[in-house]
Amino acid sequence: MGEKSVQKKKYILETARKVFVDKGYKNVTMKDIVEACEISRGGLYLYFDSTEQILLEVLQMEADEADDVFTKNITQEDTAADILTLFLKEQKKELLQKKNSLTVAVYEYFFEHKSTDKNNMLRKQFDAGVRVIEKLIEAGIASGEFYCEDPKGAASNIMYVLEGMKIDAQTFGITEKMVDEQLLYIMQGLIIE
Amino acid sequence: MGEKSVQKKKYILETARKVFVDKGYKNVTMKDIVEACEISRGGLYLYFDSTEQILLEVLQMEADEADDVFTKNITQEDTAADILTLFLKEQKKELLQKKNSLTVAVYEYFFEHKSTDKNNMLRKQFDAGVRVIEKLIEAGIASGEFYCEDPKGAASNIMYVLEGMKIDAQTFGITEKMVDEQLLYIMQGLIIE
Amino acid sequence: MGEKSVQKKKYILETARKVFVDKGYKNVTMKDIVEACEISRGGLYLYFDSTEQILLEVLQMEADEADDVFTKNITQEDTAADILTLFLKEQKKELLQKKNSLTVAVYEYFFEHKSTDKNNMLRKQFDAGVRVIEKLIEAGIASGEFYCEDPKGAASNIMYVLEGMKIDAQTFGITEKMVDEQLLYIMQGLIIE
Amino acid sequence: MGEKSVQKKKYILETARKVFVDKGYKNVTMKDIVEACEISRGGLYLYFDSTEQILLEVLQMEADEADDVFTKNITQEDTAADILTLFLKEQKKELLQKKNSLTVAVYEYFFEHKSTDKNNMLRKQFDAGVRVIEKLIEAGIASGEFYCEDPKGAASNIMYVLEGMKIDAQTFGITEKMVDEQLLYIMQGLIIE
DNA sequence: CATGAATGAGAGTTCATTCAT
DNA sequence: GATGAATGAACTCTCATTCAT
Repeated sequence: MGEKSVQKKKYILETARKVFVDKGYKNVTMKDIVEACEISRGGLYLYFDSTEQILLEVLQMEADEADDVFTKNITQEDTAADILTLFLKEQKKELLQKKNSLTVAVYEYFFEHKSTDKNNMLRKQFDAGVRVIEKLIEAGIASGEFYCEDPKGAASNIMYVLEGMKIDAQTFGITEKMVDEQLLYIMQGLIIE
Repeated sequence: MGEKSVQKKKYILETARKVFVDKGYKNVTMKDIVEACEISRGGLYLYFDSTEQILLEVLQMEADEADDVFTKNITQEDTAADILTLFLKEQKKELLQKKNSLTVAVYEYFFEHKSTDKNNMLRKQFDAGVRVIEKLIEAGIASGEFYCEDPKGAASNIMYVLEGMKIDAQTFGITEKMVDEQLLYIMQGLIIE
Repeated sequence: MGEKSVQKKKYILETARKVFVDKGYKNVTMKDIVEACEISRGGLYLYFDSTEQILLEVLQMEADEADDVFTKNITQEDTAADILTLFLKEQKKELLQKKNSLTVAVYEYFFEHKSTDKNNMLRKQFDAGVRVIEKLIEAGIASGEFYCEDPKGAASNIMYVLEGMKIDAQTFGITEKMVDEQLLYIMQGLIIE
Repeated sequence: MGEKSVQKKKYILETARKVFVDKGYKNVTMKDIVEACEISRGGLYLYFDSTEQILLEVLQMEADEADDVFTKNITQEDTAADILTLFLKEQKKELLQKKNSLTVAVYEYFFEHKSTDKNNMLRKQFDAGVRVIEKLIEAGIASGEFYCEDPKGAASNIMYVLEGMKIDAQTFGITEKMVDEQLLYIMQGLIIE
């Protein structure tokens, strides 16, 4: 596949991403993507065989870019509480953004492709999230910022809450106030007054 | 619509429920329900116009029956901690059951019919859950069983966690151990040792 | 068939008539008539087998009643010109009435059941109309009111014009002015100034 | 849409025309046209969305071709009476042809889409016909061929008669003799003996 | 590589007609 | 007689997928 093809594939993925953001996963047809990309029907099939494959590659692209952001954040030299706060703020931003989220598409896809496999993307993200938060809490305990008897339980709690708020945001909406209150509740459970 | 029709309608709803449990919402066609019910194509349309209507009536049926169960449980004369534990055990059972859950169908439906309206079923259930738990925590504080500075925050936390575990259960699976650990974490945050 | 059944049959025909007036022939289903009559599906089939049969009986009923009207008019003791004028006025009234006409239903039916048979209802009506007008013209000539070299041609002309105006009224509308002008044109061709 | 597609669209319209000639408008389904064209179900939808659209485009095609014929006839250098006779002969031919007429389809369509709008196709054709005939009559008067006190009335009369004969031809048949007699009646009303 | 016409499977929906009650 | 639930045929319309150019 030449350089030109790589560009076109990337173009399709970026355009398809918008379609998935708009319509979720199950509602998206190959026709939708063809039309959004303004390419020919046959043309799309040169690069992808199904909406499933397209979504998976969109998510892969997403993951690659997320790593970049992650790397940037990790270069910060803040305290554990600062980093955790920053992390939660980032999550809050994602939760509340209405117009750029693949959340629905991802859930719809994984409802159909549920797997308890270690490689399940959502599981990997969840586990990674727990590990990161756990480390932060442990660092916070070490530095005297936090008090916590069960760092892993607390980390899991935070991840479950975020997951819960994410789904609520997509099904009946969630206000900034609700998010703030819950994040405050979580931080107050950790911070030594 | 005579008595006979009422029976048949109920039969269709119960059969359709199984279909929604198996296939979620978006994957279910009128044809699927016709075949599951072993009735004629036209016959189904005598009772329902769309899979949407069928799902909504299934959920209504569900809600009516749930109210019954709820009423039964409320007659218990246990302490607040007992009742909360019972409630969480009930939730755990639901979370872990693999074969009888409308969860996926419900989420798929509400992804498409998201509304921040007070009447949104999921929102009502969430708010009701928070209220119940909050009352229990306050009762527990009053009786000296619990310690909690922010009962509403704690109640919301529990509901978000349950929601989070519910979606995780449907996308990458969740083990009994994980649920137990998290419920233990939650109870330990409340109970006065 | 008892007296009661006769009444019910008449009720169905009268109700069905309204349906045909509203929707023509091809658009009317047995269901439409059942609903308009507020009887059961099976009930309708006790009396009629098809919309075709119903329309035909409606037309028969119509014809019987029309004869009554015709008889009344024929008792007039006017001059030929008066009677012809009266006849044309009657036709004009029918042409312009928008809300009570079976015209469309009748044409739609006869498009599908065209027959050059002497018994074809439309043909009988046309021929009868020509004969009546021809007699009137001849009477007018005899009495010195009219001048006409070809009474049959003139009579046919009038009937074709009425037919033409009838169809135009149902397809692109026709104004009272247009009808009056044409009827005036016709009468002036006959009357001796 | 490429050249090839234009050809195919034309092919579909020509084939559909035959179907409308055979079955009228209301009896024609997309399936009928698909089968007549020997193309796939989906294939037809690439070009047309409904039988209505197809009929309208058939009529448009018809109108375009009719204009061509009209242009040819107008180059004649005959007298007014000759041209009028020619015109009526043309109408007669159309009236009597049994196997190639869209008349029924057109009426059926306009029964359902009656509009008194200036753009109503039938109205435009009627008005155009009246105007043409009126001009011919006036020309005939000027040249001393015709005598007529109300050229517009006479022109309308001719158009109504033609319309009337057209509908009669489709509902109970009309013989060549009947047409000839009526056309003769009309011409004799105009020509100076 | 790219196009877009073409196919055909399959879902939705309506209604004439029957039949047990 | 009368009811209305039930059936199944027929139609509409949409897409995934292929293939000649």
